[in-house]
Amino acid sequence: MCHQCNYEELLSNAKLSATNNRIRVLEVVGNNSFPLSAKDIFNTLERNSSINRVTVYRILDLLVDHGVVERISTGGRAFYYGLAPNSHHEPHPHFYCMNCGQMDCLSPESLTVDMDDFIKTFPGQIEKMEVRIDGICKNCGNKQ
Amino acid sequence: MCHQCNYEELLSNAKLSATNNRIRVLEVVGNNSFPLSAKDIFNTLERNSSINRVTVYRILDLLVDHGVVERISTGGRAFYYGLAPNSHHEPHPHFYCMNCGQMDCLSPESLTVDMDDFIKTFPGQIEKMEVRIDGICKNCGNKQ
DNA sequence: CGTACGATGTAACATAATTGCATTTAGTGA
DNA sequence: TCACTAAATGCAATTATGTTACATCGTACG
Ligand SMILES: [Mn+2]
Ligand SMILES: [Mn+2]
Ligand SMILES: [Zn+2]
Ligand SMILES: [Zn+2]
Repeated sequence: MCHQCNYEELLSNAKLSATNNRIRVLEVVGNNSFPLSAKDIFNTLERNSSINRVTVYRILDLLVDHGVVERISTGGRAFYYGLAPNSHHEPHPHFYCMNCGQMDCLSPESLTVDMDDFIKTFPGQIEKMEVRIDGICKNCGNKQ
Repeated sequence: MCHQCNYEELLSNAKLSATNNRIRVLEVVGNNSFPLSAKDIFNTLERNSSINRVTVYRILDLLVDHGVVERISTGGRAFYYGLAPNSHHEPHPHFYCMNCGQMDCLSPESLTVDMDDFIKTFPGQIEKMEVRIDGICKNCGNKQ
C-alpha cells in the first residue's frame, strides 16, 4: 500500500487527465503491496462498480507508456502490474510463485546488480532491467 | 551455435529417448546463438520437413521439465527458448528488443548479481533467477 | 506376429490481449 | 447555454499463444 503517492498527482505529472477510471485503476495498482494481473485488477474494480475489461487493458497500457505503472513479466502467461519506480519507490526484484501465481516484491537491497559496465558498453538503448526469481512460495511449499 | 553439446547425449542424460523430432527441436534451439520463440522454432523446422505445431510445444515443455532447455520470459507475450545452463553454458542475462523482438544473450559477467544473502534468508523454494534488460537494439535504433 | 505404450497428429478449446467501430462524456469556444 | 469536437469508454469480434482430448502411428518386446 502506498501512503506517499497521490494518484491524481501521478496522473497530472504524466500529463494525463485524471478520469475516474484511471484513478480507480491506479488506486488498485498502488494500494497493493504486490503486483497484480490485469484480470485481478479488473475483478477488484468490478466488485465496486462496473468497468469494461478492455478499458482496464487500455488504461494499463497508457499508464505503462507514461511511466506511471510498470509492466512486469512473470514465469506465466500474463503480465503483472505495479507502480513504476519513482522518488519513493526504488526499482526492485520480484519473486513469482510458479504454483499459485502470487508475485512478491523483494527489497531493493536483497539482490544487488552491478550494471555500470554494461550500460557503458551496450550499443542499444536500455529501457529497463527486470530481475525475477521463480520458485515455490513458502505458503505453497508448506502444503507440500 | 553450440559446438560442445551432443544433443542425443543431452537427451539421454535427461533420460529421454532421442526421437527424431526431439533431436530436431533441440538442434534448432542449440544451433542458435540467441533464444527463439516456439513459433520461430516451428517455422524453422517446417522449412525442412513437416512437424506439428503441438508436437513442438510438447517437446519444448518436456525439455524444459527435464532441464535441457530453458524457458525465458520476454517483454512480449511469447516465451523464448534457449539451451538450459549446463557445464559449458553458464547462466546469463538477456537483452530483449521491444521493437523487433530479437533477444540477445549477454555475457555472464556483464551483469553481476549477488544473491547469496537472498538465498540464505528467503523462506520459499528458489527454482531460477532471470535477469532481462528491455530496450531497443542497435539495429532498430539506427533506423530511428 | 500381436500387444502395449510412448510419440505424434489433428481439431477443438482456453486464455490473455488487441482491434475496429459505436457510443458516451467532457472540454472549449461562440 | 448550446453546439461542436476530441477523448474516453463500451462492446463484439479477432488475434496470438499455448493447452487438452482423443485418434492414430510406430516400435520395442514377448
Ligand atoms: Mn514490486
Ligand atoms: Mn541465452
Ligand atoms: Zn505460491
Ligand atoms: Zn530490435
